[in-house]
Amino acid sequence: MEKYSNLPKDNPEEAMNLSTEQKRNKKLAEKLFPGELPSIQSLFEKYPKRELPEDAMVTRIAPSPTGFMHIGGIYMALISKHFADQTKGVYYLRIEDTDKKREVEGARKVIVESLHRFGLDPEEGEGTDGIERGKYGPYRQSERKDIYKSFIKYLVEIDRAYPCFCSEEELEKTHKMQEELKVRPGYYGTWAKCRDIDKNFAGEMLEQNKPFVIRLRSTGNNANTFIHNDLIKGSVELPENDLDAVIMKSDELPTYHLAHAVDDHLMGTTHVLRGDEWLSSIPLHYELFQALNFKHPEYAHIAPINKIDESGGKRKLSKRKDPEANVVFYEEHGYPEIAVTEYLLNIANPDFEAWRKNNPDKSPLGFKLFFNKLSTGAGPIFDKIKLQNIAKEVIGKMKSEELYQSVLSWALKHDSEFGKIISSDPEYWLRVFSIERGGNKPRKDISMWSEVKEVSSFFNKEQFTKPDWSNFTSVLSSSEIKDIISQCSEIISSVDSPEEWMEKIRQIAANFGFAPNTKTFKENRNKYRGHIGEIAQVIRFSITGLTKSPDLYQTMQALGEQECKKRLAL
RNA sequence: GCCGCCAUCGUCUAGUGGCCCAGGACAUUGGGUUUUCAGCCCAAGAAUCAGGGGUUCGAAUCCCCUUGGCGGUACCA
Repeated sequence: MEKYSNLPKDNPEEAMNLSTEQKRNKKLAEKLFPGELPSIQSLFEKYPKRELPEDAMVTRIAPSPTGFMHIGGIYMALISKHFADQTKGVYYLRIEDTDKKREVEGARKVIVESLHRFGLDPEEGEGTDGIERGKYGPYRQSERKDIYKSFIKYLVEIDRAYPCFCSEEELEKTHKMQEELKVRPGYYGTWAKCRDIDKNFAGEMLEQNKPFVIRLRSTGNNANTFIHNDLIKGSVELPENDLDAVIMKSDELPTYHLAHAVDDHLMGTTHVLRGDEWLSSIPLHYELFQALNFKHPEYAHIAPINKIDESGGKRKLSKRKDPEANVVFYEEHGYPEIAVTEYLLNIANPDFEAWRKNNPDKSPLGFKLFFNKLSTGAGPIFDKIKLQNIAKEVIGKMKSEELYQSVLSWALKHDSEFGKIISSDPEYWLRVFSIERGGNKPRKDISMWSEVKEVSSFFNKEQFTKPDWSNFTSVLSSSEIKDIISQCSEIISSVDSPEEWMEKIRQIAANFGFAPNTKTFKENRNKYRGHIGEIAQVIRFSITGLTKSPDLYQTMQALGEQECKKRLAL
């Protein structure tokens, strides 16, 4: 595939055949990169073509270690993993740490652990143990410096790249001038000052240790357009690149563009899934791949997740302003990862919901994603309500043991007091969590672990205090309420069956002129003061201090006769 | 400024020239349900398909213009 016939050979005889221009380029390249570098041929040998089925996709997630894992990164990783898995390909992790200014200590750990939490562990690249797997490494760009240099050197040798000595100030000046002249800004054509500087002069500059960057020598024409076929956006007409983009910074690290071309080629990426802010870099990337003699991968430009901002406008979920942009948010609130995953899948391919309905017990990993169903639009607005609905569904389906374990491990980390309480008597709390659970119509009132304490703390016998009856509204007078409670206390027993228990409550209701069920009440509204619900509510409030609780009978059973009577006597 | 992407109920969207005076889900409202809330079941409201021009017998769907939103235009990714 790659032909490097124009690659300067070590053979001195052939070197003799080099034109003076070629010799000058080679000399400059040597000056630019004096040390030993791996040869391009050796790199191709080191990173051979992957042996995979023909339509297998090799995808990757390539975050920058900035100390923050964006939910959009998880979204991208999720989609990338799905496509690789469903085609028996490879999904890997590459750390893009070429910007030393933005790099944050410990950030790799954040990335790796976030991915792990969402079940998105890469097949290749750094794992949670800090060890790299895979044959195409290193998977950290800062450790691939020499690889990039080899290719950059090659580009200089064939005169597709050149050193640029322009200072920041000079660049700014040109930019201003271009603005004034109302011409397209950028380093191109005649604006590219260093493009045609004398190679010998460049050599002298290097000898004087002048700082420099390496730029691509673009051969494109901005007036020409070409069609890029995007897996998501479809066919897009774009102008050819004519910018002499920086491919190596003055710190000798490559820019994203060069690293993308080199890494994704060498690592055998077949499909690049990335944010759609990259779409306008396509012309540059195409040119880079072409200059390097690489076949470019397929591209899928994915719209970001948005949010409505204060002024009512739409903006990308912001790292600084929006807590929900950070994956830590979901962990702290205790949204189950699986719920977040399902929500994300749902915005990726909206027919996920129908699939979930038809496959209620399958792992979301079994859902097949399609590029043409990914939104071509401007990107969805993050919908917390929808996430919560999905979470309620997910938690509703959990078995009590799973729920208990999940709540416990969350609480131990984020609410140690509550964690201590539920871990002190696992048997009891497991019973509490099994109320209205497991049947085909489970209770669905929890959307995150942080809500559990509020709805279940009354089960904590030690801390239960007399409910505040001023918060309780009823047609019943306070003396009647007292009577109901004492009657209840007299007749209930822990050996009651649900039917017996119900019958007793009905008896109390009858004593106070309440109908035994809603239907009877509705048929004879003037005969009754209300229906049994009113009585049940009094007992519920007395027992739980809440107007909302799981099934009262089961609750009382879990609490036990003694505890119930104690509370009724308060 | 220039270049590109996008525009359907509050939200996510279905829709690729007739099946659409626009369908589903979430949310909302109302009703039902041998105990409340929740859940579940049923029902309702909710989009002049951004606006304007074409093309066509026929357009949410194709074309053009306008407007609006988003992105890019870095030695950041």
